[in-house]
Amino acid sequence: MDHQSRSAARTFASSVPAEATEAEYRQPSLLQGFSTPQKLPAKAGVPLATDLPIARVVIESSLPHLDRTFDYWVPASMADTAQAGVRVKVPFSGRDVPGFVLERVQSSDADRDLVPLGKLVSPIPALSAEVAALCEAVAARYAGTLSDVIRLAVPPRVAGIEKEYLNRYPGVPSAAKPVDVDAFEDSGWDAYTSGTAFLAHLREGHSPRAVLSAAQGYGIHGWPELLAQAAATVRASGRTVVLVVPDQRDLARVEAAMLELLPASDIARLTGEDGPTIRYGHFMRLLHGEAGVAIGTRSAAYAPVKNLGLVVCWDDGDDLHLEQRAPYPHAREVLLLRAGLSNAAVLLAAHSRSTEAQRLVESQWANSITAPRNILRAVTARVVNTADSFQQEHDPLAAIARMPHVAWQSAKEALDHGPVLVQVARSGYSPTLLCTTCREPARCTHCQGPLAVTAAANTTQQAPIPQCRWCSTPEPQFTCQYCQGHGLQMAGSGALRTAEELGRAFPGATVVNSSGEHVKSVVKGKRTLVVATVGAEPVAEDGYAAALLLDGNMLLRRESLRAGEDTVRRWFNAAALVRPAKDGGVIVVTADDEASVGALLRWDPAGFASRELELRRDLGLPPAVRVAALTGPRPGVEHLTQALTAELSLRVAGPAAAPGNHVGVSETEDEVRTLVFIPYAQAARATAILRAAKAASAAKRTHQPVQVRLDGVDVL
DNA sequence: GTGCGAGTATGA
DNA sequence: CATACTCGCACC
Repeated sequence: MDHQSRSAARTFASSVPAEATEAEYRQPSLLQGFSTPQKLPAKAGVPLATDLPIARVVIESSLPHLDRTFDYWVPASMADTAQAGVRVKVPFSGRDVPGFVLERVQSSDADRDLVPLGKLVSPIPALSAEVAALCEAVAARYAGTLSDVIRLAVPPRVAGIEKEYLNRYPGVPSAAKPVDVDAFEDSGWDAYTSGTAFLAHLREGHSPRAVLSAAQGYGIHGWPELLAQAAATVRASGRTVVLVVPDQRDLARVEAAMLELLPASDIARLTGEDGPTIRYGHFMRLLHGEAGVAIGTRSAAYAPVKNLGLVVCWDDGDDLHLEQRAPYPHAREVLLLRAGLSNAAVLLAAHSRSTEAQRLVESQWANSITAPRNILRAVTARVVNTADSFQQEHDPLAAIARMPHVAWQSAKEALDHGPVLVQVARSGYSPTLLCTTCREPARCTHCQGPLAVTAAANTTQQAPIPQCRWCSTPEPQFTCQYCQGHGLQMAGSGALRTAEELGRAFPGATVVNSSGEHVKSVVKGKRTLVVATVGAEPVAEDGYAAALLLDGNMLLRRESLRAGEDTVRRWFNAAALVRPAKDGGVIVVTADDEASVGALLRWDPAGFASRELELRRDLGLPPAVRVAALTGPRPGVEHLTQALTAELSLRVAGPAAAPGNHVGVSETEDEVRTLVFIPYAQAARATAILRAAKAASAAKRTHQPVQVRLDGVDVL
C-alpha cells in the first residue's frame, strides 16, 4: 500500500500497463476483410444510393451461425437516413427480420446478388460505433453472439419517445459545471492515499485506473459521495461518465449524491425498474449528448455516452453484476473492455476487494487506493470476534436470540446510543438442518444430500419428518454420521425468526425487519434493532451504533469457491455502515475462520483479497485463470470440449452431472457439465474456437445446443 | 428459425 | 422415369 502510494502520481499518468492484462482488454477488430470487387446491381428495380451504396447489417437473432453481417443495397430513398447504427428491417430467407446497420461501405464481398434493405425502422442511430465495437468485444470475450449483446446494450425502442428527438442533431455533451463547488473542495478523497492524485489526473483529462477500498458507507464521506465527486470532476473536464451499481438501492444513493454536485439534466438513469418508456427517454438524452453521466444497473455499462472519460463499478464482487442472459457478461468486465476501447479512466470501488480487482492491482494495471492506518482508525468501528458457539448457554436471553453473550451485551449497550444492525444469513425460515451435538449439516444416508423439513411437511400438525432435498428419501430417525447423535436443529434461523426472537431478547427495542420483499433503505432512532439479510442492510443516517454479523460460519461453509471472499465482502458492506470506534461504534462478528475474521479485525480487504488470489493461483482456479462451463446433453458438451482441447492444451474437469439437476423435475434429459480452465494468454483463442464450434454445430444441427458460460462466478 | 436443392427412396 | 421424402445448409 505504502510503496504504491508513493509512486501513485507517476503511475496514474503512465499509460504503460502490464502487457498481459492490457491485451485482455484490447479491441478485436469489428470489421475485417472486405472490399473484394462486387457485382453490379442485378437490374435493380430501385435506384440505389450513389455514395456507400451497401449497408452491412447484423440480424437480430441469437442463432450462432447467423452471427455475422449481411450486406444489402441501400435504396436512394434511404441514402441519407440508413446510417450506421440505425434499426432496419431486412428481407432474410423470405421474411423481414429486424437488425442494425453496422456500417455503410462502398463494396460487398458477398458472392451473390444483393437485395435492397427492407425498411428503415427509425433514422436515429441507437447503436453508436463505440457501443457496437464494445458489443463485439463482449461477444468475443464471452463466446457469444453479437446480436445477443446488442440486445443487452440497446433497450427496446419506444416510438413515442423518439419523436421529439427526430430533428435534433446528436451532439457531444459540453463540460458540466458542478452545482456546488464548495462541496467539491472538501473532497472525501483526500483521506485516501493518492486519492487527490487520482482526482487531479481525472481533472486534467488523463485516464488513470484505480481500485478504491472505500472505508465509509454513510455520511458526507460515504462511497456515493466519493463516486459523485469523481464523476463531477470528469464532467468538469468535459468528458462523460458511465457508472454501474449492483441494485436499485445503491442506484438511489448514487443518484442523490450526484444531484448534490451536478445538474439533474446532466444525469441519466438507466435501469429496468423505470419501465421501457422512461428508460428509453434517458437513453435518448445520453445518445443526443444532453446528459453526460449515465448511472444504472448492469446494462448501463453500454450507455450511449459520447466522449467517455471514466467508467465506475461499485462493489464489483456483488453477483448482481452478472447478466443473467446470454452470453452472461459481468458488468465489471464490460466496463473494463469499454475503458480499453475508449481510453477512459477506470474506478473499481467497494468496501471490500474482489479477487478480480486485486489481480488488476497486482499486475499493476490499476492502482490501489486505500485509507492509511490512522484514517481507518478514526473512521471505522471497533471489531470484536466471538466464536459462534456455545457460550450462549450461560445466558438464557441470549440463547433465545441464538446469539453469543458478547454480541448480546454489545447490542444491549449500543441500543441506547443509536440503531443496531443485525446481519443474518437469509430470509424466511431456514430449511437446512444441523446435528444438535456436533453442528455438522445433516446429510442423507443414501446420497449425502442435505436434509430439510419441507414446506408441505410443515403445514401438517404432527411433527415434520426430515427429507433429503436431492433424492426425497424421508429420514424419520436421523443418526449423525459424524458423532452418531440423533438430534436435529435449524441451521441459523432466518431473518423473520430472528426478528421474533430478538423482540423477546431485547424488550423495549423496536425491531425492524429488512429482508426479501421488505427491504428498507434508511433507518434512524435509538432503541431500533434492524434485522437484515445480507445485502439488504438499510443505511442509518448517523451510522449504526453497533452491528452484529451473525451466521458467519454458515456463510463461510457454503460450498462455493467464493464463500470466503463473498462473506468478507458482506461483512465489510455492513461494517462500513457503523460509527467510528471513537463514537462508540462496535462490530461483533461471530465466526471462527481466522483469515476472514482477521481481515475484518485489521480492516484489510486488500490483504484478504491478495491471500485469496494467491490461493487461487496455487490451485489454478479463477480469477487466476478463466473458466468455461459447458452445459448440455453429453454429446454436444464432449464435442465442444474436444474442439477446445484439439488445439489448446487445457485442464478439463468433467463431464459430470449438471448441478441443480438432482431435483426430480427435468430428470428426462440428463444434462452434463464440463469445466475447462483457460489461461488468460489462451483465452482469446479459446473463445474464438468456442464461437466457431457453436456456429458450426448449430448450422449442421449435429448436436443439441450447449450452454457456454465464461467466468460464471457461481459455477464453482 | 425456414425454404430450397441435392440426393435418395419408392411406386406405376 | 416420375414423384415423395429426408437431409444439409445457406440465408446478403
